[in-house]
Amino acid sequence: MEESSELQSEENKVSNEKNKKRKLKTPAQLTALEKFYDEHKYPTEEMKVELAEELGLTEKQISGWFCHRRLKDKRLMKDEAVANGRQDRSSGVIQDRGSGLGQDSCGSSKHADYRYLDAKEVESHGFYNNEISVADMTQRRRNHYLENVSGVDDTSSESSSFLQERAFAQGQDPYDMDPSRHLTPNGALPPLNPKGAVNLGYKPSGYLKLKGEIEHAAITAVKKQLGRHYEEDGPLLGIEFDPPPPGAFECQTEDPANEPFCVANAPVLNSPEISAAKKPNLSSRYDSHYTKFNSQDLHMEGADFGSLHESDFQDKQDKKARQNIKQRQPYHGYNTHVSGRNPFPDLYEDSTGEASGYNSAKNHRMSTKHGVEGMRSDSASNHSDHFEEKLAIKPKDLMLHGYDKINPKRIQKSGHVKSKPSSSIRNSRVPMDTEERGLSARMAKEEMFKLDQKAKNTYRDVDGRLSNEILVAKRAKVDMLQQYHVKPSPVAEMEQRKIHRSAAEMPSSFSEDETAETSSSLDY
DNA sequence: TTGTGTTTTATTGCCTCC
DNA sequence: GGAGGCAATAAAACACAA
Repeated sequence: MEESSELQSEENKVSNEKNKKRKLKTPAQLTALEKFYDEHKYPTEEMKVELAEELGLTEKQISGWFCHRRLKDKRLMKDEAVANGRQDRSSGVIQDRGSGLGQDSCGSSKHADYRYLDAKEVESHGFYNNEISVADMTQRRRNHYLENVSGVDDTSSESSSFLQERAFAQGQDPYDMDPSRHLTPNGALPPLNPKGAVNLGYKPSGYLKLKGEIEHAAITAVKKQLGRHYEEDGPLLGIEFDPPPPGAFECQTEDPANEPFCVANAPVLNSPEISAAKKPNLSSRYDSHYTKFNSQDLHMEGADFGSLHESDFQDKQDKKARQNIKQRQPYHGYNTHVSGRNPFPDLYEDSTGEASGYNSAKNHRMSTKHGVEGMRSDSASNHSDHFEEKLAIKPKDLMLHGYDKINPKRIQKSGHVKSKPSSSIRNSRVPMDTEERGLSARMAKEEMFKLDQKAKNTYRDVDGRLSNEILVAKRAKVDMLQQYHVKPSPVAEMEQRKIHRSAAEMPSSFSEDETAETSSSLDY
């Protein structure tokens, strides 16, 4: 009705829109992009094409978006690093600046870039289990910084990403993460990241080759931070593990075959819940919009996606949503944290927690601009508590809860340690420290390629039920979408996925590793 | 409502790697 | 030389305060 006429008029506008110099990505697109970005900082061309098709964008746009996204991260990280460096450098926790490779000592921006980007790669791949988006990391970094500002010790309150972050925060300028000083070329040891195996869609080239190195750089930095507290073969940080949540290693999906979103969209699916949990920081302008959509406008989403290509309707929706955002802006608090840790509809759709799930751009700003007041160190526990409250409501999401309710202070114990990184890191560290120079970059690449192929073949199925189901599910999804003339939208998928996923995929944070572990074990 | 600052998008040029 | 990436830049879109 309204929609159809609107859509028609939009088609007219579409052509006009095309003439516009720039067109904002729709929330759906941004969501998908961010999600994808969480998984793949450097998507392959195929990924880009696929993503472009799904989002109704051009590959060029995708590439450009990723490029700018990386720049954005970089910029943010740089700012944070500078700020933190200023803050903490005086503390002298780590003074590893002797090489003179500081950002001002090297005219080559590329060097700094490598260090920098690699640091990010560390986030997404090196510490995969805690795969925390840069956006989220940025957020957390802010919080972290704010915590530092507030003078509260953030001891062990961060995940591994945080550890790295911490390295930066406590005086180690990310730009000083010079691999040559910390590590070995062998860092490229591929399968470090089982998920990386899945994510290996990208071919490490150029600075990506240094990824592994930087991973180790980060590890080294963390080690330095931890000092004697670091135990190579024991639980990280000498902290006891939390018992895994019930069914943590079980597929929560009763019928995996009917769980299209377990497999339908690997790139997105690849995103661990934690990475998914970064949503709040994604496209800050739309955060709340997403929430609203998720909770109320799902049907509109469908229409939205139907006209995903060059749709003004979306723009209208966006504007509406933005207006809604404005109207709802007054709400803020720990939402950044909460929704940041769980972007799923479980929260959004929680009638009691719409506000919780709601995370507006303004909130984001609040957390950044006024974070000192609003995001004190206790916010960590607060947000997790808050989170637990919500989580407790839904037993089905035990997995999610079991994982996400992790108190930031526990992240090391459960989230990080429990999962693969610990072993992976350790494993990786073995060659790093002992045979670190034994594996050539080429070998690493080959290994990565193998894993990539493997991952592509298996398409990240959790317990061995592989591509058939995946394909079937994907086909079914596509068919259904076609049936309704709705273009497959990553976000639409997300919506559904969220529904199924809270229980089924949360374990994927574990199972991802498991999966990858399985595949990697199969590989080797 | 308007001015200002910020963010996002698009473009271009350069660099590195294959 | 082509591909992919980053940096710089411009401009549109947006947020926010006065």
